[in-house]
Amino acid sequence: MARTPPTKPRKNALQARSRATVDALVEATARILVRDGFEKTSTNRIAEIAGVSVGSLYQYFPSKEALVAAVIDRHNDEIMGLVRTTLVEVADLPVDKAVRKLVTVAIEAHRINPKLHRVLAEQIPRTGQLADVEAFNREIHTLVRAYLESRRKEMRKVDVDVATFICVSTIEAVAHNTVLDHAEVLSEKMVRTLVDETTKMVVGYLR
Amino acid sequence: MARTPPTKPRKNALQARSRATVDALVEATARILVRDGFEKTSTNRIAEIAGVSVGSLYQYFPSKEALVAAVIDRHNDEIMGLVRTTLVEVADLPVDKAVRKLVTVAIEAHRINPKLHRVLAEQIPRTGQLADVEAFNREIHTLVRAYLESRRKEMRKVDVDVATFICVSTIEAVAHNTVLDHAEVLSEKMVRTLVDETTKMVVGYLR
DNA sequence: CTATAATGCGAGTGATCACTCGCTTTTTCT
DNA sequence: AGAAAAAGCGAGTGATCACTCGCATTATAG
Repeated sequence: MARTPPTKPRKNALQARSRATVDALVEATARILVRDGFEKTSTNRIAEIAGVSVGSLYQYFPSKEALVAAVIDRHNDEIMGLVRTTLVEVADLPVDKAVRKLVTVAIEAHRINPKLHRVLAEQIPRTGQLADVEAFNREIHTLVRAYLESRRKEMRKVDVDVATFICVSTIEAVAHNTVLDHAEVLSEKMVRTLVDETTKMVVGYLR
Repeated sequence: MARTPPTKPRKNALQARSRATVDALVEATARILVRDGFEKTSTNRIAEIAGVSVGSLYQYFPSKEALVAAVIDRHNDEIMGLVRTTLVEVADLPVDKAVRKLVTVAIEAHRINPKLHRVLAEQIPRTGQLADVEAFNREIHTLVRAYLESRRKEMRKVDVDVATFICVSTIEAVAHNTVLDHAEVLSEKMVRTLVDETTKMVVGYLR
């Protein structure tokens, strides 16, 4: 039945002490993922770095996957925080201003923790439970779609779903490749150029 | 020293018999990757499916990674075949026709073996040697860049490198998401719409 | 202060799996 | 034909690692 490892906490951390343990474990997992990569990340090592025993680890996380999932969730939450905020700010702006802000925030989001982002994107086999990424994507699509819908009159006649798909894919890809390919040598000037160009393309497309 | 597993064949297959063995191993690897995913792909299993002993496997492939790398290479070669051909065909076409063909071929390329493509993209930890993907990307960029360079007069004033980066990222992302998100339920009509729209966006951007 | 619950411990276990090695069979060479 | 090289075999090995279990320590309740 349960083909993929469970992801939910076995037990809820109630006391302050145990909450600290849980935090330390998630933090340690993120650190090891960045430092050593997914392959070299073992539960014993995580516990060690967190300054906690393996036994305690398994009090709160039923599997290694659960730990990684927690790291992913934490990272996604940070990103979604940014994105949601921006989409609210953007609601009353015309398409050109809005798109520019969205492109900017996409790049910012990827720059929150580029190393972690890279490991999560490249080294973690997305299998079973770990595909919370879908929910994440769906939310972004929904939010962007709602904005585009509300700004229909400024735009040429387009299928909103198709436009959402293309815009989100494009902006995400440019941001992703910008931050990951060009690694850390990313001048502010370069970023501005890419934001300008991408904005130009997307806005040109929408109207 | 050698931190990542070697990828080169330990021995070259000379006789017809051994060439068949090598082929069977690569083919079996691909099949198991698709059927069971990366995690459940073990060398013993690969040998079994290939109808070959583990010992023989290690005659030709020094590591499990080498086998997976061979599968990736084979798949990339198929894609690059398509892409190179298309870029030759396209050399004498105006930007709008050219972009349309490129978008089309990008989607076709992803549809060669979508299931394998998905596994390679989502489940294989890209670590060390397996980053032949970079060479692959570089070639595509070079080819596209050359085309754009040659068609400069039809285009507005753009930095060719930036334009290449944005165009390739965009087209790749749309193709990737189209084939992988919308899985197998991909009507020809939908594909045409997406090709139309993406082409419109990119062409609009270039001139 | 005592009882009970919550948290923490870490040596040990069982399973998996990449890979080796000594040997046999098949092909090629002369 | 015989010798040598190439290909093939698969039981076994050693290492890794996720996870358990019985017990110790610390916190809360009564």
